[in-house]
Amino acid sequence: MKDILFDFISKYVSLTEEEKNAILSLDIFRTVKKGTILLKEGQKSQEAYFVLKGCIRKYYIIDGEEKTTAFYTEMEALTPHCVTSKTPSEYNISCIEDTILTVSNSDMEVEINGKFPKFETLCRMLSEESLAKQQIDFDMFKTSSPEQRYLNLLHKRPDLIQRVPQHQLASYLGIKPQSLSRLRARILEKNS
Amino acid sequence: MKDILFDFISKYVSLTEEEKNAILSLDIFRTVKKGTILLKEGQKSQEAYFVLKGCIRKYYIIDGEEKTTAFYTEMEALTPHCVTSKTPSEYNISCIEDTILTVSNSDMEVEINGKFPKFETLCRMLSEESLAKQQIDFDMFKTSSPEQRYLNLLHKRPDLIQRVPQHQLASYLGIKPQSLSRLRARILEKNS
DNA sequence: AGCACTCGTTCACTTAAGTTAAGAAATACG
DNA sequence: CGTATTTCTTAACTTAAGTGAACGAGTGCT
Repeated sequence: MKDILFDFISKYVSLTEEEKNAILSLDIFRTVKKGTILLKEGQKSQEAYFVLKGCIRKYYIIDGEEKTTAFYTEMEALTPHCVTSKTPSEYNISCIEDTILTVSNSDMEVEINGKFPKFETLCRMLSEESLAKQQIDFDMFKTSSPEQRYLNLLHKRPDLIQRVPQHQLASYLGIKPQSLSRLRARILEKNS
Repeated sequence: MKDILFDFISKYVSLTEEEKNAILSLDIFRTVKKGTILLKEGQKSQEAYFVLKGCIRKYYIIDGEEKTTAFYTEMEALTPHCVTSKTPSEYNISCIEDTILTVSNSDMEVEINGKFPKFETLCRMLSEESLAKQQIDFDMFKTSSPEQRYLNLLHKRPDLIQRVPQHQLASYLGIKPQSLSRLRARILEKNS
């Protein structure tokens, strides 16, 4: 478990044994069951997550309907907006599978960033990297149709299509479940 | 000009005179005319931008058509994807208005981050902040219709609707210029 | 085993966006 | 100043997504 984390970190900065121990002493690993809700709308939270194994999902409830806007799988990090803004959360986070993740809170980060400047570099790099990734994703989304988005997802994250229920995928693609069904039928039609 | 920059930075970290001079010595301010192209598709670049006054726009050319995916106005920063990925740029950046901006390159950042850890903190904070903002924007985009997106933009960034040509706004909203025209007519209809 | 519930699909119908084309208005430029 | 070009709007038609409803398959629970 810790090896997965340290292997990942080693891609960005190299940690000494002392630094590794500092992280381990924080006791950040947690195992959660499928269906667990990590964060509820309206709640305040200081927790940031990093998925080691499994999948968590971010969703809003708008007019009584669940709108899923993101999935986080292996090696993906999520700092909910409410952590930085210190306001109640606008959305929910739940586990779609049994999941192993790290949970850190802002105090811990401030403390460890103070002690080891290397962590600040790590945070900056991770945050810059996800920002860049996020921007490309957003651009792709804006410039393509639902059908192209689906095909693109099929290409880029085929695992998601297997592990996630259709109606959650649909809102992730910005459409209704019925439209996703239809769209898939349309694609099959074409390729025959 | 430099005051605008330092006022902005002071919201995040407080700089000593020495640090301010270190920044000024880099000679990063630049004034560019409307229409200037800062970055072209296919080009490699190490330059990051921060808009002090004016407006720049990011756009792709897909099937011969311009697709505008972002606008950056006063106090907004843009590090093009190609800078971090070190690959040729997928998109173009041009100035919609006469613009004053700072231009920094990665070497300068590495150098100054090394000398003054405070800059690393600043970069981390700015990057975390835009990531958070970006995520909320993306969520809003996914969960709303073109009409809602337009109304939302009218509410959140009314200035953009004034300063930006309609056809650029249209692709920013993920639709065609004709649809934006129609959609606006529809809204006027309703409110009468 | 039986029941309720969720999930995915299909259908008929409505609504809105894409497409193609044309023309008016604004702007750029020699 | 007049012409070319770009920008915006409108219209008719096509295509695809939204809506509401129904159905069967699968799931969980008792």
